[in-house]
Amino acid sequence: MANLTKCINMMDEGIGRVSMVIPQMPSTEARLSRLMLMVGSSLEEDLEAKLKPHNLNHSDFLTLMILYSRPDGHSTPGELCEFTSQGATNMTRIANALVERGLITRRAGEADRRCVLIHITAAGRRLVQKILPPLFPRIGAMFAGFSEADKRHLSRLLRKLAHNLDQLSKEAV
Amino acid sequence: MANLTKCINMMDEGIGRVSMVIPQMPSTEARLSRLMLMVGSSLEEDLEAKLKPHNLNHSDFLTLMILYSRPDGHSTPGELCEFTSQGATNMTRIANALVERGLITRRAGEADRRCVLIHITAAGRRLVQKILPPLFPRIGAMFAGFSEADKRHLSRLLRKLAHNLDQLSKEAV
DNA sequence: ATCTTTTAGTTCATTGGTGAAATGTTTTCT
DNA sequence: AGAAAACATTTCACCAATGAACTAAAAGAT
Repeated sequence: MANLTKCINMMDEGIGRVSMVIPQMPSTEARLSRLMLMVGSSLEEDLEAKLKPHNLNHSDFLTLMILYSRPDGHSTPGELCEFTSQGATNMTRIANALVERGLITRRAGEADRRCVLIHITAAGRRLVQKILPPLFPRIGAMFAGFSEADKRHLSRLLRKLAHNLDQLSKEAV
Repeated sequence: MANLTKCINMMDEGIGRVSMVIPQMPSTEARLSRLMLMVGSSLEEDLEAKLKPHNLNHSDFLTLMILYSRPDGHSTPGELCEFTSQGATNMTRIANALVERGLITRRAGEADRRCVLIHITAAGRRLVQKILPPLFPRIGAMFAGFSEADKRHLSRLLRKLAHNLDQLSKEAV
């Protein structure tokens, strides 16, 4: 991404001009959603860049992190699909790659033999513990100048937005 | 994406547990950046779905919108790359496709003959005007329950975050 | 108890975006 | 005038993601 601020400026001007032509446009909200999109994809790009040296992409990392963060370090492909918003096909591929690297193991479920149980290995845990700490300074710096109240507000507003999005997709059935 | 709220809950619990094991983690900020990522990609997914019926993806749409929002409806590949954060290769491909569909035209620049001038056509404008209005209700609904102050805050905080990200990538040279 | 439907996961073929390198122009610098 | 830089395109190789078809197991229906 070039310069986020520059992109935002041009977006602001653009929306300003478009709303002259199309006055029904909810321009405040349009600005907000473009902001979300721009900052979100910049964050994503950023993260991907940090993960690349470890030969992981965002989906791989998320998968690993979910397993890592589980009390007993396991899950199933279906559940992982749900939380990573990946298709089943893709999850199979991701799991294959992680098994290949010895970061997870796969075995048949006991209760329900259709399910596959995916466990994070010791090596997987070690990798997570190696990747995370170098990320911290940057995560901190991203929110430089944010007061505690700012962070609370941002959290609240993002969660509210998420809630609205859920409502909308429920209605759209 | 499954259910955003459900994903957020599990993220919250996950970060809670991880921060027990790795206490140096800035967990508030980590939560915020995951929230941004999740909500951002949900918005993106959403938009892509709305664009699909018109055979456009996000990049195509952005390209078209930038041209549409310009006072004189034109730009160059280089500039479009910058604002859409696409590589030159991809922009060439996008432009090819849009030219193919008669939504833009491409011709040599006059002042600087290395540049290519990309113009939006009347058909391109018509398509934008056809796509946008149906998007409005949803954009409005996304921010249902947001007070004017909420929107101002969100805007301010996102811009601040964007500013910090710019600083970080400048330093990282 | 058997037959059907549903659920979970995998396989395979394909699409679509991405990155690197080479090319052809045009402009800028010296 | 000649060297270097900038702009765009083309080609090629590649990887991630998707869709359709398939297998196996469990749940539900008759």
